[in-house]
Amino acid sequence: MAAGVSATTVSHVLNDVTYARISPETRTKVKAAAEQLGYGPNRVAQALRNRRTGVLGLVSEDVATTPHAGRIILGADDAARARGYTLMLINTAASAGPQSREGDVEAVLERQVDGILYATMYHRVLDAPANLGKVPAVLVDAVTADGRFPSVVPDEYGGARTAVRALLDAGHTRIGFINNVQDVPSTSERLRGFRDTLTAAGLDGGLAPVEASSSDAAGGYAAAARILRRGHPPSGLFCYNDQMAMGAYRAAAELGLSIPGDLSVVGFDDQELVAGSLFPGLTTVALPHYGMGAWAANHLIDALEGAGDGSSAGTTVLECPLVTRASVAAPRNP
Amino acid sequence: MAAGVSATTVSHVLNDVTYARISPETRTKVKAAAEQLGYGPNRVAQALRNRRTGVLGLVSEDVATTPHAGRIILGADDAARARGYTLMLINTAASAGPQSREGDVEAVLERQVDGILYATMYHRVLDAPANLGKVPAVLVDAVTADGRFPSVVPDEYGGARTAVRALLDAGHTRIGFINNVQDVPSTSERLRGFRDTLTAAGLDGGLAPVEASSSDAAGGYAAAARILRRGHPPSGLFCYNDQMAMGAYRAAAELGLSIPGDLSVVGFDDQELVAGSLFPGLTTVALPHYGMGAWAANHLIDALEGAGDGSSAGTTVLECPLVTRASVAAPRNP
DNA sequence: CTGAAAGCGCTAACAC
DNA sequence: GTGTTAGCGCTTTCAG
Repeated sequence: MAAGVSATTVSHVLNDVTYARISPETRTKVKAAAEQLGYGPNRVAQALRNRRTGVLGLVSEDVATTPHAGRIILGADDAARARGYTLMLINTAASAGPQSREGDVEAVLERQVDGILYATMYHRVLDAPANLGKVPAVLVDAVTADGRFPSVVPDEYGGARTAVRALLDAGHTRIGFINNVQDVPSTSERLRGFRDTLTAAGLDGGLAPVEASSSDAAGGYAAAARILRRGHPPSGLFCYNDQMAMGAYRAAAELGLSIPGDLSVVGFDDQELVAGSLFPGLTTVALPHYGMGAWAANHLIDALEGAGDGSSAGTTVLECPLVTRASVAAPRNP
Repeated sequence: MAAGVSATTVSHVLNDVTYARISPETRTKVKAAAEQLGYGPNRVAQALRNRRTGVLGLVSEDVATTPHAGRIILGADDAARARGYTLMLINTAASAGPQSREGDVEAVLERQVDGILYATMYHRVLDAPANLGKVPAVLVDAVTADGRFPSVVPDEYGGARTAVRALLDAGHTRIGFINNVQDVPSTSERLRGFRDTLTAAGLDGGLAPVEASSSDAAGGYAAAARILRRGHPPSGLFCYNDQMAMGAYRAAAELGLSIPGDLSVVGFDDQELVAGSLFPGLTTVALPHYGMGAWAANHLIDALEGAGDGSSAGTTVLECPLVTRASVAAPRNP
């Protein structure tokens, strides 16, 4: 064009089309001209022609309510960008009816996204919008009852095992668990991990003290107070999440128990702002939000580019690593 | 088409084109057919034709590192969606060079976004990427030194006044401030608000105790300990942020001071997970992240649709409201 | 080795 | 009232 060549040629060199035989001189000339003019391809026109936009819709339930959202988004964005894709974001409300969530999916569908990442902000079983299947989709931090979509979730069971093992390894034999009361996968899986790990260590997991309450600081305080007031209280405490651990810290303080001297505590979630700010720093199990976001984007792109092999469905489980801070020590009287 | 009419007619009825005169019967017939076929317009093709995509690029520095990100995104998404726009999200790293941040802006520019929201995750002065001016842009939680872009930031000064007034209104006359050490707008503005409010109340703002430290729990602990160990210590404490307030809680506990009985505390940021989990709940000043996101999206769309009146530049300041919990009470000995 | 022509799905102007 | 034509910027045959 400006550089004395045709649009075709420009397209050929800029896209490194294999079957095109272009002279090296023309090649460099075109590249130079593009550089000068600050030319960049119009991805919208490309999309119309190629019937692929290179955009992934990220439909996220309640983006704002948890700090986890950011890490999922970041993981998905990094992975998508590394492969030339961009994210289009739509927030949807878990509380809103299926109607409205379907409308939210429709909004990205209209924009011709190549695929959809549907993310929830805590691990749960999801009633997927009906139109979610119109393009390839993957679920992040959720599964559907029918297993219709590939999905990625944290290894709640393994995470609980890791937490309990940290306590066991420090020498604790009396270990309690303060659990959430909500009926979500993490509640039952973490409990199961807790009991199994104790049992595997030769302790009686079935009899270990467990108290459940709401999964916030107040609930953690109440549950911890109950557990610590029992006769022969535990010297190690595994908490459903960091918020509850925060409540447990307060209960321990009120009972004159120092952490980790008199009581070792392990949390779950690794909410930086909480776990890192408590004193002493809370040893906790991290949720793999970044990893789930990245896995989901990569998996979706694989499906998109892999000629739709369909090998996709099923649930992938990502490890929850231990983040060691300062709330675990050997028990005073083992 | 399928309903026995032409594409033009379909376009006309589906877009409610004013100058088109279509018979009511045709209208309903078309709408019915569209419904049946599950027809939705292809926004990509529309975009190519109209040279407007209806997409706003949200370039966000460090999406993941703070929970504030979610609220900005949510505010922007709500506002954008209410006006028929969608967000395209790109994460960019404040730490990365200008090179890379320019590349991130380029990525959304290629996608032909109609405008850009450039958001930072804490209030700061920004060195904007050179290509940000290629489409209308607005800054969220940031300003540039040259004031080239319209921007929206929190009213740090007013927020500090609100915090101090809460303490004053409860009857405190000895009020201290623990501040951040970083050189960012919030550090100086909150200090200014603190001193001015005391002075306006007839106290000597210039002499009121101030200690600065890193803006985390450890820093808050250290600064609060210094301030509370002085002779004639304050009965009310304003903290730069909720993290520092968390540290102050610990310092108070160690000195045997109860909150709010012996010491009233006000924070800043309203990090739900921290302020709501502390005991007693922390009274704090909320940052208007949702509002900034929404304002920015609306302002950008106004500029886009308002035939580019250019009345835009300048900085808009949003109020920081007080969130009352339980950490403020009347002083014991006024 | 390079260019001309056709068409992705849509809409604005202009016929009919 | 409704249909025809042209063209948004690109890529892909297919001729030169």
